[in-house]
Amino acid sequence: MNETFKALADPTRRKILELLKERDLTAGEISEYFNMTKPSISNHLKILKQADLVQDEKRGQFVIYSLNTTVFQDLIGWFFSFQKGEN
Amino acid sequence: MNETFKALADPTRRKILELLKERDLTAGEISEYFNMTKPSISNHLKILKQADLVQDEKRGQFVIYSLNTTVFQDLIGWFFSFQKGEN
DNA sequence: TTAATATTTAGATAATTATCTAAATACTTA
DNA sequence: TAAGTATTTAGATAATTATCTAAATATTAA
Repeated sequence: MNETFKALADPTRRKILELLKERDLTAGEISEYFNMTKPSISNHLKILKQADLVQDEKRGQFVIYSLNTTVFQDLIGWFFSFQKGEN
Repeated sequence: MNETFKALADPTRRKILELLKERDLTAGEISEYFNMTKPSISNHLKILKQADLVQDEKRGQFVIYSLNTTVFQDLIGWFFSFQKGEN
């Protein structure tokens, strides 16, 4: 869970997640949305992947990134417990 | 929102939130749960407060901290949009 | 008013993180 | 196989962050 929260702490990474909400994208397509080098974006993608927030699939010379929605479940649960006072 | 996610990125701060889920606590009581100096905890509390995740109220020489649940609503909404594909 | 207690502020430092450039890897196509 | 394209890895650096100690502030009680 710590890795997940750390991954979410960066605005670039949250923006990437929001882009992937719309549709799957290649690493190169993602980098076009930012004023940042491809290696930097690649590093952000790596962090998101290690946090299980995204998945990747190699197709030819491209790597296609997509959301891994299962972890969002857990996060919703975590936040929900503060709302309702569960454990 | 950035301040909020940054605040949540630290495990000590998340532990503080979980303690406050049980009951309101003074700064001193909170610090007893950690192997860390009071100034360090005080700094974490300040960050949580700036992120609107907690509130504080001075009572005599004590400062009582409590959860500010309204921001958790927003967070749940943010995460929910990934689950359901809303905007 | 002095002493004790609770908390925060200030300033320093070590660790972590975001970013860059240069180079490496992997795949495709000519 | 050579050249071109997509992506990642490596290594360096500047900025941010978590933590500490020492000191300041605020409140209570003697």
